[in-house]
Amino acid sequence: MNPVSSNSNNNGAPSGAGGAGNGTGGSPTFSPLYQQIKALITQSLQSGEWKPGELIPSEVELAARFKVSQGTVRKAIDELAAENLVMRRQGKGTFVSTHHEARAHFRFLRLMPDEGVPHHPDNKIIEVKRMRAPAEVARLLDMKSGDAVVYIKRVQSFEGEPTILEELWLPGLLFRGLTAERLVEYKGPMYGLFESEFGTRMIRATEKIRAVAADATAAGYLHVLEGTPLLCAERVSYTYGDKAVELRRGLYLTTNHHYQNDLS
Amino acid sequence: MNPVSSNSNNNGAPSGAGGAGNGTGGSPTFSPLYQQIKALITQSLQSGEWKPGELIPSEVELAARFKVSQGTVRKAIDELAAENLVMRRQGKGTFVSTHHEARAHFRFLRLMPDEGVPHHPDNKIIEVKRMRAPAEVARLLDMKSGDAVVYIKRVQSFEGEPTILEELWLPGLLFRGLTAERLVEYKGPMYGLFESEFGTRMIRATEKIRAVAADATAAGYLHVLEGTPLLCAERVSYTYGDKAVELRRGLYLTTNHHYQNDLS
DNA sequence: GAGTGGTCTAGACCACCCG
DNA sequence: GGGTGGTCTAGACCACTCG
Repeated sequence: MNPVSSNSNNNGAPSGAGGAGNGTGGSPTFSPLYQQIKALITQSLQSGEWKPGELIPSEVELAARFKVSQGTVRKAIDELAAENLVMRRQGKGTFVSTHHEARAHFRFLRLMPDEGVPHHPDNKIIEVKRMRAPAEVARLLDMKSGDAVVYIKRVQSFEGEPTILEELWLPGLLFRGLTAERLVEYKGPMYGLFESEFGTRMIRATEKIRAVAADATAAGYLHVLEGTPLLCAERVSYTYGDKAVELRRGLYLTTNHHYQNDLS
Repeated sequence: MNPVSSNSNNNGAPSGAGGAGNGTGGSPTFSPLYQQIKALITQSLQSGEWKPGELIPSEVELAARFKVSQGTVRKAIDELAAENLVMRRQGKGTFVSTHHEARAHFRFLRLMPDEGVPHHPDNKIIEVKRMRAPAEVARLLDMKSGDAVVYIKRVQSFEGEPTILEELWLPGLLFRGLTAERLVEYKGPMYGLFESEFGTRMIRATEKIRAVAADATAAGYLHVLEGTPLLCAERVSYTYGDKAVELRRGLYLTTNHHYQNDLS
């Protein structure tokens, strides 16, 4: 149970966290206790011991389980909360984050209306199919070229105006039962579906954004002239363990919307 | 000296931070001790008691000055470090952040080359003038329409290729001695100049990004055809106290570069 | 009132940096 | 060796939530 195999003297007088392979010349395999606790909690999240939306054990319980002080558990959970893996609620407990909360819906959707309050987009699925991963898709998803992927194409509209044309590629192994039907009938954010139905939770993502001209196809879907400038956002999303599990290429019409970003 | 006027019993036995105007019906004027300490430290940063790049007093010193425990000062500084106002260096101390560090140069410049490592852009000042703030500029900078502003127009190039066409508006009162000459002769990031020469340090910013078509002027500066899609980033930057002190509109050529963003 | 997270303290030891 | 931030602990009290 003790998280530090080399520190068995962890009772009574504190032993601190030092002394793990820090001799002269050894590689720096040292990490603070709270980081080890954080890793253990993350494992429980990943393994599904505590599912999205559920309450995790209290800080005192976890402290007892891991045989460390509450303060150490606290610091571990602090970081997990900062990374949006869990949510703390005073008086109630700590909950596993989920994409099924109003709060989370706009965390990955940065396209905001120039005026007025953000609305949820309407979804129209254009195409869903299974295919072999092209070289570049495979590279970005850390797969082998030719591996099975699910391909999705859809258009999202705000207030009836088609605004986003999106293509997605997902690893075929992780999304076996994914069909157009399930996508169509599902209400709510797609990441919520992925989380509930396929056990894959998106944690973070990186985006590369460019300006491009609408080709004939895009122009058709978005009801604009060919050549209209569009934002092109290429996103790679990651789940636990920094594993890439989604590639997405979105074309955004920014006539009445903008991509909102905060630099801090 | 005691940060909490209503808690004078703060010695010997801890008094906690409760009890400040939390009666039934009173407005919630309560804030934790460490937040008050954080505010006090921020004031010292803003007032210039400790200047960018300088070492601030040690945690024990600050704890003594504010008559709180080191742990409380620590938590205050933790947040300041998370907000990039301050940088901790183990064994050395805590330093006021500055835009004159390699590390900070790309915090606000998110345009990255598609391949290869980021380079520092070459600067070419096109125009510097003083003018009266147009209505929209005034609104975004929280000034009155017609107030004095400094206007700057410049082009930035990577590897000789003009890539960014930028316009800036700065409050005239804060940037009195700002001339084209000083901008031209200054080497390094513009925010470094603003910080050193004008005592205005940019802390955070918000950006709204769109895709637009290059007009004749932009096309000329960026050596592209009129109508070429460009990224348009409208930035408002803030200094201490969430005061808006810069409006910037950049047009980015994204042929060989992209705007990099991390969603987390 | 019991349980949860949130704050505050005091003291110990560690890793790092410098003279 | 002495100073700095970084970690860990133990114990107290507070604010919040719910039955």
